[in-house]
Formats: sequence, C-alpha cells, structure tokens
Amino acid sequence: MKSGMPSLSDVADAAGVSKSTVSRILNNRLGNGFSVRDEVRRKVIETAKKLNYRPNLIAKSLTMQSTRMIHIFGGNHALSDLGNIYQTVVNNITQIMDSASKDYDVTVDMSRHASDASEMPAWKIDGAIILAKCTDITMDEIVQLGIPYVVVNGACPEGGSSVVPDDIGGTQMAIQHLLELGHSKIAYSGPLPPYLAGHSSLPDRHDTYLSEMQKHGLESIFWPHDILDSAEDYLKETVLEKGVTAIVAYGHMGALNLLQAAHSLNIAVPEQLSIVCYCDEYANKVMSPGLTFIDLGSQKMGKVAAELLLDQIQRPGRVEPQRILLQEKLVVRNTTAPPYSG
Amino acid sequence: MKSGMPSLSDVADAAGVSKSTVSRILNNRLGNGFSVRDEVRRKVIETAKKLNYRPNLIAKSLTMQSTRMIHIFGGNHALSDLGNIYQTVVNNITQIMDSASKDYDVTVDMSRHASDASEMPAWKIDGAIILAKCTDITMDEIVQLGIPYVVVNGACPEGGSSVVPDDIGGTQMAIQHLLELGHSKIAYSGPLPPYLAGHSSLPDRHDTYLSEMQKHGLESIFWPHDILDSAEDYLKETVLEKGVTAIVAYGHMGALNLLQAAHSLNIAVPEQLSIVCYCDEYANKVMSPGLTFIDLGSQKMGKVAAELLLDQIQRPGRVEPQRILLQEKLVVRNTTAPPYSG
DNA sequence: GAAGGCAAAGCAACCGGTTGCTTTATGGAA
DNA sequence: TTCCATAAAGCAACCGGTTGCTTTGCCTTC
Repeated sequence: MKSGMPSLSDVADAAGVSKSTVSRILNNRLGNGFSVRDEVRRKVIETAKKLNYRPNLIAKSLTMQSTRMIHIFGGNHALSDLGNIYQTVVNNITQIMDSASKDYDVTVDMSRHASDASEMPAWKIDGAIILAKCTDITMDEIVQLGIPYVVVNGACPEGGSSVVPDDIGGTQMAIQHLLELGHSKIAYSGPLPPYLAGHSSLPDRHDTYLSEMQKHGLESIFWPHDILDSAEDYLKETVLEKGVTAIVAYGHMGALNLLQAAHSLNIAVPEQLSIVCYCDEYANKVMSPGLTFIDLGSQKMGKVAAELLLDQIQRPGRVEPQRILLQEKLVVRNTTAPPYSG
Repeated sequence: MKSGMPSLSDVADAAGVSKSTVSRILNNRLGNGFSVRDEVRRKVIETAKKLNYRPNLIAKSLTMQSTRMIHIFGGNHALSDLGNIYQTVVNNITQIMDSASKDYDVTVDMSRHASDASEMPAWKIDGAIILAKCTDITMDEIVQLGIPYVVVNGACPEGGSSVVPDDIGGTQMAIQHLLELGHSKIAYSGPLPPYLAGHSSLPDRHDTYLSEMQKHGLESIFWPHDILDSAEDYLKETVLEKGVTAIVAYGHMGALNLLQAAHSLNIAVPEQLSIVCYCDEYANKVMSPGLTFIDLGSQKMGKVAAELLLDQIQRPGRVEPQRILLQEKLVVRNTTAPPYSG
C-alpha cells in the first residue's frame, strides 16, 4: 500500500502464498505444470477482492501480449467540432466493443500532438481505431508493432483496413435528386477545399459537384461559405440575384443557418428554395423540420469499423485487410421540392 | 514483439557502456554523483540515433513516479449526446494541458461501466477530471489513491474540488429578463426532472423556474418536453391555447425545434413569442439567428477545471480544495422581445 | 522400506527501463 | 611515495507483473 494501489506481492503476502501463485490464480492460468487446491484459490481470490487489488496494466503490458485495450487515435481533432459525426462513430464503436464476448476497454486520446510526434499511449494496446488521421510516426509505429487497426473516414496505408463513406456517390445522388425535381440552378455551399491539407470530404463533395454540373451542361455556382459566415448574404447573392433554386450544403449546421436565413428573407423552403445537406443520421433526428439529407451512415461506420477490428484481433493474420467504401443514402424529407415556377 | 526494436541494453552494448550510463545520458540526468566524458556522451547519443532507439514508454512509466497522464472520466455518458457542452469542456481542458510547461497526455475513457464497477484505468494517472459523475467505487479509489481531481458540472465529495455552473442564478436571470420585457405567461420546456437520478441541472432549472414564477405571483406552465417530442404540438398547447408569450427551453436543440415549429405555425419570433434557452457559447455561435440564451460558460468551465487540476498536481497538498460556482450569463440576442400586444 | 509419480506451490529470471550507491581511475597535494 | 578527493562509469535492486522450471510433500506401488 505504499504508493496507493496494492500490488501482486501485497496480495501474495496477505494470502500467505507466492506472487506467481496469485498471478496464476487470478489469470486462471492452470495446467501447464501448475495447479492449486480449491481452498487456496478461494482464499487468494477473496484476499484480492478484499484489498481491492487491480493489476497494473503497465507492468502487465511489459510482459504480456494482450491487454484488451482498444485505443482511439485522433480524438482531439475529430471530436473538437460540435455535432461531429465522429461522436456517433465512437459511441457505436464502444457499443460493439462492450457487447463483444471478451470485453474491451476503450479509450480515446484527446491530447494534442505535434505532427512529428508519436501519439502512442504508454501502455500496450490490442487494437487501434484512427479517426480520419494520425501522425505519420504513429502510423509507422502501429504498423511496425503489428497492432490491428482500422482507419475511419480517412486514408490508410497500403495493406491497412479502412471504412470510408462514399462522398462521391452521395454527391451524385444529391445532384441527381435535384435534377429529377427539375432544378438547374444548383449552388454548392461549403468551405474552401484545401487540396493539400484538410479532409478528403471537402474536395470529394466539391469536385463531384463541379463534375456533375459540367456533365449535365449546367453552370456551377460556388461561393465558399462556412457556417460562421453570414447565411443571409449568401442567399441574397445566390437565390435573389443569381436565381438559384437549390443548394447543396456541406454540413447540417450550415444548412440550418441557411434555413433560418431563408425565413428571415421570406424565402419559402422548399417552395422557393430546396436545400440538401450532408448529415449524420442522429444529428438530423433531433432537428425539425426534417431536412433532406445525404446520410453519411456514421452509425454504420462505427459498427463496421469495430467489427472489422475485432475480427482482426481475434484471428490475427488470418483476416484480409479491407477498404470498405460505405454507401451514402439520400433521405428525402421536407426541404426539397420541384423549383418554384410562378 | 521484439520486431527489431532496439532496447537500452542494445544501445549500451553497441556503445560499449552500461545500461545506466546510456539511460542517464539520454535523459540528461547528470550531477547527483554521475558524470560522463564528452567523448562517451557523444558516442552514446550517436549510437542511439544510429540504432533508431526509442525508449519504451511502458517500461518507463513502470519506474517513473509521474506518468504525466490526465484521465477524464465519464466520457461515455457525457459525450454521447450531440452538441454537448462537455465537448467544449474537454477541448478546453486539453488546450490548457497542452500549454502547460510540462506537457500532459490526456485520455478520455469512453467505455461503458456497470454502476458497481470501477472506471479506473489500469495505469497510473497523475490527475483526474470527472465529467458530471463517476461511479462511487471510482470516486473512492481516486480519493484513496490521493489522485488530484476536479469534478466538472457535478457533485463532488467532501474535500474535493469542483467547477459547476450556477443554473439557479442563470434561471433567475432568464426569468428576470422576460419579466422586465413585460411577459407574464412564461412557460418552461424541458425534460421531466427525475429528482433521484439525472443531473442537477434538471431540477435546478425547473425548480427555480417554479419558485421564481411563484415569487412573482405568476402561474407556471410546465409540460415535459424533450427535443424528440413534437414541437408543434407543444406550441399549439402553450402559445395558441394558453396564450403563452415566452418560453424558457432546457436546451438549444429544443429551442431550435421550437423556432422551426413556430415558423411552420406562423408564429413570429420574437414578436409573438420569446424564446430563451440554456446553451453552450460555441453551439450558439454556429447558429443563426442569434438565440437569446443563458451562457453556461462551458469554455470557462474547462479552463478553470484544468487550471485547478494543474495547480493541485504541481503543488500537492498545498492547494485548498475549491468548489467553484461559475456564474452564468444572459446573452440577449434576437429571440426575445416585449410580448405582442395587438 | 525405497522408489516413483503427481499434485501443489515456490524460485528466480525476465520485460525495459531508472537510480542509489559502489567501484575504479586519475590527478594533485602533502 | 602515499593519501585522498573527485571525476567517470558500473552494479544491482527495483517497478509489478508473467512464466519456465524446480522443489516439496504425500500417496502409491513394488
């Protein structure tokens, strides 16, 4: 009890047996030239419980191969935005992990890391989930140490596994939907796509919008527009001046703002203006009225990633690395309609 | 396992010195009865670099007294709701920790735990942040191990530190604001307050609403209303039938829904209906139009908690435990106005 | 009665570092 | 030449577990 937590030796002393005996009993490592009398076993277990003994994972990690710890990398950048899909992803991952036969402990690293530093925790981990991305050094370490991993919504190195939503397909569906309704003046509202940095969804959505518009011989109307910009200015520019009848918005917060601004400007949605956005199904559930949205399937993303990871952990070396492209779904609700022809 | 990762001994052998010498040189632990010739020092450092030696953090944290790890408890319940203030809290905590002179690693526990189980990680932690609450067993362990901790937005045991927003004062300000505008038919919209379970903000806001109304001789109008319920039904009942002119909403998502429903029902906000809600400043920032809201100060909450914790860690035993009641602020924007008198 | 076999538990090395203390080498003073 | 202080580096215990192998004791069996 010197430094707080009781150690294996403390339990051993209290129970009057040796360290190794305690270790073997608590880890149920019988056979292999070892056995105990039931009486001793009970006493040890009881003593451990009484002292509130909990193995020190750090020490355990030093010698053992498995710690049943799953570590989620990238929490700091991925969870820092409000209403982020990663929240749903993480929740679904923990849910799957909890219901797994062996239960796993899940931790999320929230620290900031320099881009040239390792994000590896000090303890040994059995599996890793990478939210969008981690530093190169971290990735190298993960691969070198042979830790099973799955990248969620991000690029992964050769031979790795990933689960990524198909933003290109989703964008195509959105445009298709608007075209079928009869729209031709379709604008895109989203942040500027920085091709080098940033997430692939930015260029994916934006570029697909451009190419789809071009494919159908339509003019593309793009004005970089972040959720913090003035939605009213944006609508004045696009809807009132350029005659835009439909907007594809990068995120649901941006869409909500557009909706509010439309109310202020007396632009009826969906009669005069259709809005479709990319959205997490949960985020959308709590919002009324129902936005027409492209479901990123974050719930499924988390689930699939967790199952993929579990599979890799449980059958090491026998699972083919997979790159799963998760189809997005168009959910038509109350913010899209045929264009106003009055 | 080995995977070629060179160990301290490998470096020592290659450089022709002992383990301890390498350790001391690489950690720059001179003095205290130890010194090296510059020649040897250079050779060791060079050898380490050549072998691409990286210390095994697991082994390191076994012996070191400090692990520089901060653990955040309660991530699973606190971060599972979208748009949660805890997200802001966590982000601000990591920010403070990162800018601390010694840098700390912050992890968030996302596992689910039975209420009679310990949530303690198996590795040593230097400090703990508890989001709202943790299991009793966990709390006991933290106290017993003498780990510095701060409870954020929740109750803490005798002698512990906590940072909590003053929901009672905030509610009083909100009601006061509405009264000054001339409202008298003020409704409260929020989840049912389960007095035993649940968070103190539920009864705090609800009860203060009741007592304030009573204090001013006004009728209280309460209909349990969650964000998933129909906002339109709620408005029909309160505004259209009972003549309510102002609503205090528990959360910003609920307020947003009320706003949308008001549009649908052609109820003008704020002309015919004032809405004020409790909200995270960040969540509100991304929303237009500007809601009048009670600022919970989650940013400050995280900052204060982190600083308090750092203080406790750096001056162990010399810091008085504090219970900080953070004042909420009323931010008047575009959803409150004098009642409609047409 | 001695040898053999097996159940039950302990010894001690090891994982990869850190650190208090000891040993060895070196040089200057007496 | 002898002694001693000090610089330079090594020894070995320790952190808290795991595990191969050995020891102890008891019961059979010949």
